[in-house]
Amino acid sequence: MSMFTIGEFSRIARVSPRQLRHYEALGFFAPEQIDPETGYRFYSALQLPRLNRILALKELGLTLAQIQHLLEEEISAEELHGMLTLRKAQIEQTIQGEFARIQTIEARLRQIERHDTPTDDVVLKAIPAQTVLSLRQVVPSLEAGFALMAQVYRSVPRRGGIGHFAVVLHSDSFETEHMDVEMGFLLTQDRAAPITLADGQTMTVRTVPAVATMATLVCVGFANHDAGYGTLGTWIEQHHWQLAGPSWEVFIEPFHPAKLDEAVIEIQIPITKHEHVRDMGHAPILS
Amino acid sequence: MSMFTIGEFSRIARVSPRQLRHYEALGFFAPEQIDPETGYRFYSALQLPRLNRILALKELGLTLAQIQHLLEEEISAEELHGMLTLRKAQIEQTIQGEFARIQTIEARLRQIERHDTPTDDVVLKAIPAQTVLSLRQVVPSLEAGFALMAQVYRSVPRRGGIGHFAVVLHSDSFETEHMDVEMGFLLTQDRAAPITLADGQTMTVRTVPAVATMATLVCVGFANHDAGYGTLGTWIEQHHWQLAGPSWEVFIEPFHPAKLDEAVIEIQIPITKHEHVRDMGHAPILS
DNA sequence: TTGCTCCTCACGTCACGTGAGGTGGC
DNA sequence: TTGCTCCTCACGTCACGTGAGGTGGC
Repeated sequence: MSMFTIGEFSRIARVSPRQLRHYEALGFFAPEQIDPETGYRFYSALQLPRLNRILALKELGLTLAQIQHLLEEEISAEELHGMLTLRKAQIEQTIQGEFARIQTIEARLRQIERHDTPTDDVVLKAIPAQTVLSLRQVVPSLEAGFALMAQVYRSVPRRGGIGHFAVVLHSDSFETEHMDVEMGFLLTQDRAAPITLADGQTMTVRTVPAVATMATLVCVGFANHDAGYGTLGTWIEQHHWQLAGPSWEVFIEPFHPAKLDEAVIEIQIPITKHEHVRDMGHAPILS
Repeated sequence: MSMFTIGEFSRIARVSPRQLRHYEALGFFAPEQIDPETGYRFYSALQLPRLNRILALKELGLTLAQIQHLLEEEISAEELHGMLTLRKAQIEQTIQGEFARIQTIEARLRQIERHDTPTDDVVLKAIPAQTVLSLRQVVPSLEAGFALMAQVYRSVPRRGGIGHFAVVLHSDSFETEHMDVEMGFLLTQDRAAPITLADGQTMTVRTVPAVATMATLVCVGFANHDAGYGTLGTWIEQHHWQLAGPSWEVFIEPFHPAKLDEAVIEIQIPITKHEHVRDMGHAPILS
């Protein structure tokens, strides 16, 4: 039985010498002999099947720790089945993510090609469930809406637990008459009581469910607010998402009715992917 | 203009405080103010658009170094287009790889479910171009093949540059009569001259082109050689690859005609994916 | 003597997560 | 006084790649 130096063996197995030393350091693939004088490692051809087994498992995307476990513990078929099923699910996740990324990139490429203004600052976020102290009403006009905002804003004492001022547009955002709006404050603590306004209307506390995906955009100045909706709408269309609920306007910079041009507003629009597998619309990936 | 501490700002932007400090350390996103006494960082709402731009670029899969470059150098549209096109190609590559991995995993899962013997040690390798000193002949029977192997083996002096003994099966591997075989030695240096055997036949030097994908398997003992082909054939079929050329047998453990049961042989079969996009055969990934 | 291969550290990768140990205002 | 938030190091992640500095046989 002839022996190979680490260089020869690495050329036969097509792995790097460093890799062989690494697996040895981790303790699951050592040379058959080590010269006590020089420290030279010697491997035999009979070690190839084990090394290949390791490489095959690595190809499945298992970590070296998992492989080590698997080699040492003589794992049961079910356990292996479980590990692989898990890995498969993980990979499917990543593939989904990569597809989404490709779509975003393609949308950006098309933008550049058409010399459109970039939509650099649209960001997807997951919003957890939150509680709000709010009032919901149908307002006849934009002016009436502003008046209500000012009234609500004045009526709530700035105490602990009161967070950002926010408006929810329950009717289509391009409606400007008879808008169904909700307005109030995000709560940072759960302990808040209803508040009755001067005209007798009552702001109540409710929990808003989490939203998995929101397309968000920050606008500086209330005047840029419409442009913000435009940008978000274009972005959503170009990336093949669909609207999935009422949009939010969160006033990051404390809302003040007299200083609307200093407002900093984050617009949040819930979106979702279509239900069916779509034509990805790009050159064949698997050719 | 109100300011936010790192905690408040991180909650608004939905990033971690550590992340904000990290971007500051890298030099492309600093707080608007730092308290010289306490070192406390203060951010303003007007910094959100820049941060969101960074997050959006990160979503495209750009590295922070690229993003920094992009933010500082006021990059041209073409350059950005180039970067994104490159990224897109990279992502398509990864997706292909992930699909292949899923197929491998699914094949293994089916094996486990059917309690088949595992094919743990089949490994895919890319083989670069190599030169061989070899003789090609149609042999009438297996016995004649062995005799030829022994003759060739004896006729070549073990000098520098002479590597492993190898056999190439040019006819279908399940033929046992009138096999078209090539045999000889892999060369580790290019300087080798033709050799004429005792019976007048000549071994010539030729260059074997590189093979992108070989399915390989190491067999111990010539007797296990047929089982090896079986395993490889099953593997290739289960993973939906196709044969793409003559298979090789490389004798890792120096070939000796009298000690065939001590032989260690790597079988290599060139394979390729089908030309068309296939039905991936698993549950819808994009749902 | 020059090359080649081998050896053992040990740092670098990438974008942060996660303590450790300490401070300042309600 | 206890909590909470902030601060600054500094190690860990994952699987090696890549020198640095030194040795031994043709």
